[in-house]
Amino acid sequence: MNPAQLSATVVDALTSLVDEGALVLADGVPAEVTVERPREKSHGDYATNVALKLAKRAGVKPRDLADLLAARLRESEGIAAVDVAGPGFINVTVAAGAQGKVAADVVAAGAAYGRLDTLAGQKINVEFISANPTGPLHLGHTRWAVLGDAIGRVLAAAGAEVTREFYINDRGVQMNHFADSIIAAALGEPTPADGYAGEYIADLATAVGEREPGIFELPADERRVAVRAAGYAVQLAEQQASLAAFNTHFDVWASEVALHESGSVPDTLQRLKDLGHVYELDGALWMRTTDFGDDKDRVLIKSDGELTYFASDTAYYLDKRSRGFDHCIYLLGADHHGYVGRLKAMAACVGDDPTQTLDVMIGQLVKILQDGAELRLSKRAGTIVALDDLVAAVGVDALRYSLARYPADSPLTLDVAEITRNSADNPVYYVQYGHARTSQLVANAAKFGIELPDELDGSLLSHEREGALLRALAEYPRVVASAAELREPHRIARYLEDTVSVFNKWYDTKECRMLPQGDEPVGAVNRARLALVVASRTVIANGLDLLGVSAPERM
RNA sequence: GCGCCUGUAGCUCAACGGAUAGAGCAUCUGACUACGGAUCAGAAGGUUUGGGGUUCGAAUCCCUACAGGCGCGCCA
Repeated sequence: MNPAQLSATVVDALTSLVDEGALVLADGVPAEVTVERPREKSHGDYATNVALKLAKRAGVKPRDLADLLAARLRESEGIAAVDVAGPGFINVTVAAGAQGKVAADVVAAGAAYGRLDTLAGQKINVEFISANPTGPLHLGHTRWAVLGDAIGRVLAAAGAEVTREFYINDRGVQMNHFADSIIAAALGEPTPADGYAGEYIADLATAVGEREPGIFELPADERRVAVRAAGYAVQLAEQQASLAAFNTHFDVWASEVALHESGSVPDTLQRLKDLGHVYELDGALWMRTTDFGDDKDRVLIKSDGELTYFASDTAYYLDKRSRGFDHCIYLLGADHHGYVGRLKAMAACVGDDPTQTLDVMIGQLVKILQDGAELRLSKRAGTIVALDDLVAAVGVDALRYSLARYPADSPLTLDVAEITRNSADNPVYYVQYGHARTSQLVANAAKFGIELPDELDGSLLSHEREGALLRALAEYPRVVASAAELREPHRIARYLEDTVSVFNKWYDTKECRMLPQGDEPVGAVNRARLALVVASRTVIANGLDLLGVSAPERM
């Protein structure tokens, strides 16, 4: 008996009550009801607030409805006890045999346990990071790398067809500033105004010179174009290597330049004209985003004839839509939240319903402390906390996990000294240790000749701590579903921490040893407990995978 | 000035509108003849920034005050 099954049982009970005329519900019987795992043991294995929710619609008191429903649930299979408590909560205690079945279900499903079809048929594009190729990826990108990647994994687990995409801002004047900065460094000249500083520029100059000898001796105009292309190639490759090393993978690297070369920008402008949402003023071309709630209209073509970044954005959005994405998710930092309004208005201007097709997630910025002072990022000034440096100091798993366990809209402060020096205290190791421990238990079971049971007798897992562990394991698919629906992968991390804690408590219980003690022969209990261990290991491994964190066999 | 986000234990943060607000770190006390102690058991720590409101029930929703972060270009 898992929460989903209990929900279905409650719905059946409600339906039968309505059919018999014992209950009248204004808007019919709901498709599912809320089932929780109560904190308090005395509240049973599962609790539902359905009577409180439906009392008004049924026109009866919550307690009366709860009593009516409880009586019906007591007759259901797999339920040992039903109590009504407080204002009308229904607390359910599941029969031990029905509960134990969960372990067999998880073992049978294996890596597929927690893979759902709640988002089946949805084609979703997740765009994140989308940094300029003018410098290394840094702290400011790290959070989106982790969250974007994890959101992609979670959505895919929920059944969606996911494409992870990185938009390369490789067009515009900043690319020229970039080239000029590299040239200046190569020639030993000071950084130009509006240029990029920092040691990495000198390194780039060296790399570009080695890649294309003589490039800095070209005539000035030729040289700028050549250095721009070479610096871009080197820098982009470095970003891609950094992300690959950070276990963050993209399906599509979309170039802004390529978007323009494909001619989709003029097509986009024409479409906007056809739909009547552009106009000319003061020699510029504007999109009337105020028609759809934006603060002000936005320029597409400046009076000097140059296209704006926003024009590219619009073309890019249409490009995604033309590739068949029903849903476009954008992860943006809080410093770009001013973009939300115009993106939504833009989608409306091209004829979409932004509430259906566009989902802009705004993440708060990570603040990083070192020696009690905040490190300030500035690419122009050359003060950068590089992603590679963070990974080197903290490790891929610890860095990913410590960013993945917080929701995006929570402002976050990380202390460098804390996450490096005290890394053994990081919750990631607690969870990973849970996986290592279960893995070693499985190995030990093999040495003792304990095999998984063909038919698991759930009633053998009747200890209170076994019940708690089974309930935790049974909850996993619902955690995945909510993480996908809310785009909140941190729910997976928190769930894993809780589940490993429940596992450790079980493991620590003398009466629940998996291996036979002393001269005991291997029996059905040992096999049943092995199933529980394998199920636990499966859930931990599956959950860590959704976060892009490794699940080690030993540590 | 306007807009978005945030305010929860000493610190970093959780908590589909649910029951006595939870973890980790730090502090204190226990359990090592251990299926791997990177663990477990326990203590202490809170007027969920203040004030109103909505309802069976509010950290959560609404209003308001205060505090912090970020943003308000024919920049990219």
